[in-house]
Amino acid sequence: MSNDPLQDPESEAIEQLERFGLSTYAARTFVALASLGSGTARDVSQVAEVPRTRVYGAVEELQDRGLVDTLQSSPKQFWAISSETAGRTLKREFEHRLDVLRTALTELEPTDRQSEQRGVWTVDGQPAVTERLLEFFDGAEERIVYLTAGDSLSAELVEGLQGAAARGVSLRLTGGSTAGQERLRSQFPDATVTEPTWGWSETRAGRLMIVDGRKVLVSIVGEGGDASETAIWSEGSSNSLVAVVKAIFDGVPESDSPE
Amino acid sequence: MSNDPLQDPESEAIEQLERFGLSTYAARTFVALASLGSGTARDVSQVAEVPRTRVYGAVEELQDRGLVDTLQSSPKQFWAISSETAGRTLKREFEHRLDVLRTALTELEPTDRQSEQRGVWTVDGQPAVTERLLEFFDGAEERIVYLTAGDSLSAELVEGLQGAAARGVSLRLTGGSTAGQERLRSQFPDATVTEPTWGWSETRAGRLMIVDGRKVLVSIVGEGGDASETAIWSEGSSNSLVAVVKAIFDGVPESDSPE
DNA sequence: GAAAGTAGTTACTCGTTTAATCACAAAAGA
DNA sequence: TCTTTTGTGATTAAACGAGTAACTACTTTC
Repeated sequence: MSNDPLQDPESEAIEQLERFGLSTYAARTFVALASLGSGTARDVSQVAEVPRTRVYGAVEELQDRGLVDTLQSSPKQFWAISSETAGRTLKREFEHRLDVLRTALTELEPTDRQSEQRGVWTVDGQPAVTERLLEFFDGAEERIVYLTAGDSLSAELVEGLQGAAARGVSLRLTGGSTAGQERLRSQFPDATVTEPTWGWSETRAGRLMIVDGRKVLVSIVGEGGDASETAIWSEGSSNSLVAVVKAIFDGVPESDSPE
Repeated sequence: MSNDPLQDPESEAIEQLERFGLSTYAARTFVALASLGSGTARDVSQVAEVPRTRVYGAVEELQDRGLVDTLQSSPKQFWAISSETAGRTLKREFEHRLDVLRTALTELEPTDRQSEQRGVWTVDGQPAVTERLLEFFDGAEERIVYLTAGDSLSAELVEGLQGAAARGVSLRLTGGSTAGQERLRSQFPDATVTEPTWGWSETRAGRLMIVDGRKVLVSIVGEGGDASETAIWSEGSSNSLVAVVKAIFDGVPESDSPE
């Protein structure tokens, strides 16, 4: 419930603008101007629930960000740039900042990011899990095993797997339903596609990945309809999680499943 | 001085991360982990100047954003994702949010954004001015006049002008120096390139634009070396600014300049 | 097995920021 | 000229976040 699915455009826009670093007054003012086209401080204060005397400050903030132009007259008139232009402006600003950040981070990143991590790590959130999977796919050299109970592979995952296949990595995939398996077979002609082994398909849709017999990731999705997903992953052949998962899912020959 | 040119990567990264919405503790923690690779709460608190007891909260924040993984053990171990992955993660998040915002704004944008604005508007900041110019270039139908004292046209402006030229819009450009004019002539073979008329080249580098004899924009850059730029623009043939600027700069035949 | 230290959680204080109100000077309209 | 509206600045109140401290549980060591 923290993430309202569909609220009215106004509140939605205001919330997003605030997360982009605008004050609430500035956000509300911009939204008001966007729907008004243009208006005076008075107009804004009426439709936006911003104290009139604070509209000026809010507009200044917006002007600094390049989101509003001002007509010098009395009363002053304010004009919001179009939504497409606003999008472009914000994007440009963001990309610049991201660039700076990336540079700085790369600079201070340690030279030896030794990849042999010990222990079992936790990742939260569906995007983060996917991100980690992609990273592992990219690092794969020989073999990827990837099982999902769900049918769908997101576009990014397909891309990652195809990239690995192109490098000569062998794939073993499992789709949930028969239809899902068919799709997989057509998308990855060289891959071994098997039907789900015991148990796995009955659990709530989660994922299981083994790369080169050294890296393992297992995820489960949270109860209820929310999109929460938690994964654990590990690295190194001597690791117990790796050993167990590998024994169960990777060691079995393609022909038959364990009893 | 508010915008430090080159500070050490650490502070730079921290500052940027904060602007992306992270708390200072979370930002510092991430930077510490990024340079450490991985570490315990204690490790972080020592190199990052974050109270040890607050590291856990900071990590949770980072974990929610998908920037850090946790090893469940005692002591807990934290691991920062690589800078490339972090960049991708943030970018994805941003683009999603931008999309939501754009949708919301478009939805509440008034149907009739009547373009005949009265009066003279002000825009602040070099990026905002450029943005406005591009918007006008995009809307041009017949003729663009664009004068700069400075030599350089940014890539986006070149693109915008070429797009207009491709639509059959006639261009009249003025470069500052002879070399600049040569460059313009090669970039825009169909355009009329003249040398700066009286006075304009002596002023501080500013810009002047006239589109279809109806829209006018004039900018001046601030004193000193800072990048501040302020522009005024106006629309509509009956407008006085438009009338004056048009008379001076647009009405003159290409052959000779007014005495 | 007891003591000392470390790890992790929670509650609370303090200060800064930001929202909101108010008081006032300047300008516009009647 | 008087009244209303506009713009600016100061002032107050609330909210948020940084920093500290207290406390429990778990590890380690003797």
